[in-house]
Amino acid sequence: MATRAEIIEAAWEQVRASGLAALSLRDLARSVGMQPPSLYSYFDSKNDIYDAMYAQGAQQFLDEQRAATVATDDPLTALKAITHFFVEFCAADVARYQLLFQRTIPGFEPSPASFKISQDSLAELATLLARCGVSDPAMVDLCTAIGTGLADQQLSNDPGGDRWIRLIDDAVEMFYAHITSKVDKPKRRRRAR
Amino acid sequence: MATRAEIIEAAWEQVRASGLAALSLRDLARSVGMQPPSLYSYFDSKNDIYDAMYAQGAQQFLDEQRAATVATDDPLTALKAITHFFVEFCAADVARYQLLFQRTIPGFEPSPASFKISQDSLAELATLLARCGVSDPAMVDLCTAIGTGLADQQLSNDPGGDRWIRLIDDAVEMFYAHITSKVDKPKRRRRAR
DNA sequence: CGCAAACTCCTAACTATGTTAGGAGAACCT
DNA sequence: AGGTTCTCCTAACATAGTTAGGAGTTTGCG
Repeated sequence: MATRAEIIEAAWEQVRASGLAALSLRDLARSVGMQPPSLYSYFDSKNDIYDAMYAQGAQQFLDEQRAATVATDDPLTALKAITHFFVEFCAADVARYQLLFQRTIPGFEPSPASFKISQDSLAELATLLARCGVSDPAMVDLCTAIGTGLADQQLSNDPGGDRWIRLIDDAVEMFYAHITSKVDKPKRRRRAR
Repeated sequence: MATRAEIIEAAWEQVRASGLAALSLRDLARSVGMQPPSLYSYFDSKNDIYDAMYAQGAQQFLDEQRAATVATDDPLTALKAITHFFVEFCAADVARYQLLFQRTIPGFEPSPASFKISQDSLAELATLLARCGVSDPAMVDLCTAIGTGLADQQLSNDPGGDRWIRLIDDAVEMFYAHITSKVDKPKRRRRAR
């Protein structure tokens, strides 16, 4: 009766309710009407379940990132759209955020296949940013830092609220003003001694 | 032979080596020359050990934050000092960062006494920021988001390196330009419909 | 069809975990 | 000196992930 997809869906529910690290194979098995060892017909180990969840989350990220891309010539509008997508994607599911973006499960790291999905997302993000005039790698890093910072604070200190989400537009305007001013007056930093 | 302090120190070593969530009472006991149940003479539970570590980490944060405060009239210099302290404090110890700033251990949350230390730190931080001209709560939130974003990216994607640490000055200048420009031309946002 | 391989699910059991029970011996305090 | 408390032990328990091994069903192919 239970398929891989059903098990993963049940795992998401459990993880959203009790926390990512609190996933229990016994509870998971019962919730799909199985005995615990029967899960091993579908997955090699608990970490293999995490890996399947990781792959699914990364794919959602990739799909939704593409869907969130707006067709506009205004870099600021595009940047805001990207940042909104990112922060709200993270805020929508703490457990998914922890799984994808934090390394919190002791023995777990994504398989190469799953990790590749994440890397593809990152590559597309870099392309999007470049199209907005953000091509300096340092500015890409700064931009991702702003995004993760907003997401992290939102999840840590106001889960379910919008205390940091409502700062997104302001933050992006700040960042955009910064990179455009840099183009005008470059080489402000002094040479190393 | 072993005291509370020795046990906590050994716990930090184990946690730094194997990850925060991988702390094992058996390994911990052996590393201080005890049998596992003997730890219960010093701590009520594993989470009680985490709590003691949390308190110690929060105290370190408070102390080092005070030490990092520079006596200067220049808000930008002061802001840079604060941000440098914060990001480098986080980057210095992943496990400590996870314990203090992320909620990753399933059943753990800090005791009121331990949490108070964190709140005191935050209150002092707010005072410091206010002295730099950052008094709007939204701008305080934006500032902390930038700090945690830099720290989070540094730890997640370049642990031990300086890929985001070296962006700190630039990020603070960006933020400072943002808040000063807001003072000059306020009320840029249009009224809600 | 017939038969073997593969799949799905089970019970029983192994190892490791945090934790409790209960007791022996040392240290401390009137 | 005598009782209390502290420190540490062994034995044991519940729960976790996992493995072994075997039923019953499904599937693939001659």
